[in-house]
Amino acid sequence: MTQLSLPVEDLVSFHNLPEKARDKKKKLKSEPKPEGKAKKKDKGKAAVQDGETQRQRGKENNMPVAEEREIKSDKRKEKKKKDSKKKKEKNSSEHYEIQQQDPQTSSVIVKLEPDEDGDFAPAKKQSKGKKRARQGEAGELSKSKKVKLEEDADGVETETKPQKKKKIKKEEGNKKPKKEEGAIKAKKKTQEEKEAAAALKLKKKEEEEQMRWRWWEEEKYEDGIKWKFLEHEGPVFAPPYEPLPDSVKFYYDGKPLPLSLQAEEVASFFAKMLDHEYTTKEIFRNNYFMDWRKKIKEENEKLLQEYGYCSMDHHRERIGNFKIEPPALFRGRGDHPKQGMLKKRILPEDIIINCSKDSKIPEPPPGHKWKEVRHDNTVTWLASWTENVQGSVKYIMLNANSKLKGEKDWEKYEVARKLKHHVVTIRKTYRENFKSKEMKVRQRAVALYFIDKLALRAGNEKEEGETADTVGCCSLRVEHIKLYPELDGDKYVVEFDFLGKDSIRYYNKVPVEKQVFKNLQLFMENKQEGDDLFDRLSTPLLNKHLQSLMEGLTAKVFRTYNASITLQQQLQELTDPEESMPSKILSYNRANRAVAILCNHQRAPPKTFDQSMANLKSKIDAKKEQILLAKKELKEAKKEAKEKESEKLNKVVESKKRGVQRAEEQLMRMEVQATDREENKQIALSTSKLNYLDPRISVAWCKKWTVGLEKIYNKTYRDKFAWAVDMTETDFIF
DNA sequence: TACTCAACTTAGAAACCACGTC
DNA sequence: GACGTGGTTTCTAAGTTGAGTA
Repeated sequence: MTQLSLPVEDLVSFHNLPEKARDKKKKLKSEPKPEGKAKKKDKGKAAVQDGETQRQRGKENNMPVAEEREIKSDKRKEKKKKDSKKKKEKNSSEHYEIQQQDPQTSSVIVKLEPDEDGDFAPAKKQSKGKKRARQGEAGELSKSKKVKLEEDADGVETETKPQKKKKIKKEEGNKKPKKEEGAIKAKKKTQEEKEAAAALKLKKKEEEEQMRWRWWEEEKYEDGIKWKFLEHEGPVFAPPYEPLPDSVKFYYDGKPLPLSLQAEEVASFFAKMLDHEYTTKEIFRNNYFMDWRKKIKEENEKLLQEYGYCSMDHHRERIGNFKIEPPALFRGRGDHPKQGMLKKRILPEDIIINCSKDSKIPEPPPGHKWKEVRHDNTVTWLASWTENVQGSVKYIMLNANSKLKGEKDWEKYEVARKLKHHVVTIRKTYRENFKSKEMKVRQRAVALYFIDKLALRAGNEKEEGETADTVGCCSLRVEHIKLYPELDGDKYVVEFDFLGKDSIRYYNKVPVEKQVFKNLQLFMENKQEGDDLFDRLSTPLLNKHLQSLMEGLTAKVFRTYNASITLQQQLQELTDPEESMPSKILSYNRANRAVAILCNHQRAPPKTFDQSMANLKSKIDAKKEQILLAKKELKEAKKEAKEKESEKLNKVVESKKRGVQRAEEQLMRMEVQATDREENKQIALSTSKLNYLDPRISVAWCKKWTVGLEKIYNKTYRDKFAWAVDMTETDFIF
């Protein structure tokens, strides 16, 4: 039930591909893949390929496997004919399976019919095979017609040998003598019946004649009047959808997929039309899928309503990730040594459920059981499992707007605010420690200096060969820094160049204090490129020290503190009370950007960046031209109004003035947008906004300058920071 | 002190979707 | 109505931290 959206979307995206791309995709699909290694999406594609190959084979042989099978199983066919009644009820005894197929030529929903044992085997040739079988049935109908046709159609219709045989047999049968007496009686009875029927027909005709509204003998109503009295019972509606029995399942990619009644009904519409030419047309198929996806959306909404919430202390709380990660290929970032490994399918037997003892324990899917049900109220997760690639535990937890997450978030910012009162002493202490006799202390001091000044991450040690080679402060190696006693006019410059979290490059040239520079030289003495810069330091050691300086202080608190304090300072510096609203928002974004740069939050430039920038610039040019023209027209209008002293012309002048003003405002907005976009090209603002900036700073700023909160926080952010929105006034200081 | 592991936060990419413009 | 664009949401990888253990 959780795999609904992905494959279907893939289907749609496949449909939307240009022809060449589709062909390419198909070609790729045709390459054999080891079973189970294909990602879920790929599996869907594999299914398509399967269908296609089989269809091709059918074309080549002029006889699909299914057809072959049907010819071989004449007995079954005959039985089927006899069971025409059962056939009518076939709607309730079929399975449907969606397969990706050539959108040009074949159907999408494929019928699965029971085999002799009543089991539902995937129909290998499915649409095509089935289609032919049906054509066969229809063919028999037309055969009988053909016989009749031949009798009065001048031999245009021809008969096959077996048909002729049948006909002859029938005629021979008619020639056989009957009992005369019986024949006369029957004849007499038929004659009487015929007369009675004729009389009835005549009576009915007379009645109809009498009832006929001889409107042509009446006067015409005046124009526009269609009638003077109208009464009826209203229309008849289509009967409500009768759901398929529970035993009948909808299959996607070979797996049963539960559908809502609505979605099931819509799927059945397509299934009913499989034999029709419509289903071979791309427009028809695309439109169908677009509308069907709407039903999928409803289905997702239903899933969300059912599984997306939990009850925590009798409050309905949204769950962040209620869907188990589907099997796929592991996408480790950067040069991850395990990228491409198979992430296995997670079953209920892998899942530990956590809930309270007195709650209703969730039911595992039929035929399965949970790995464990636990009642641990000291943790926040609702379910967990161990993934197979890295052996780490994964959790289902609450959404960011929940009490549990909000409370922790608030605490985090309070700890960071507390650091404000200690930071002067801490800085003084680590500066003193630059000269400590203990190497360990000196290293700790320099590392802390970097963490504080550059907002570097702590940098845990990592197991070699298990993850990508990335580092943080404590795990920096000699090869990651270069020392310049003087560079571009600055003294004591350190050049950092390393891969940080997510393999994002950190590159920075920073002038540092003389003592730091000297210490770095010392730390690097007699070391190789690959040696640890801080060989006497680890993150637990550093954090232990920080705990002694302030309760709750860890390395990452410095990042939060420096990010938030930077935002506050930048907002103070950049906000001009006189400037327009777009300019104020630009100032906010610039302050946010300063933090993102500090934290090295980068993003890949959007693929369409250059094009969209060029579009915006051409719009700006067009607007400038428009303003020039409007100004010229205004000047002329002014001149004319002055010469003729006309009130009407004065109004024209006013309207033109407003036009110029409006265009200038539009231009300003566009230019601000262009600047903002250019400056944001490779910077991700969202990470710091979501994780490092005390929301109370932003809320207070918005209130102070009457900027709508929605201008800087979208719904997700407003939801997450509801606590801050509610409690913050304009005078808040971080 | 070193190590491991559970629990949680932080992170960027991709998918999705709404909206404005033509 | 089609299309492009950019904001929003989802997904899940990759960090940090602290507790337990030897």
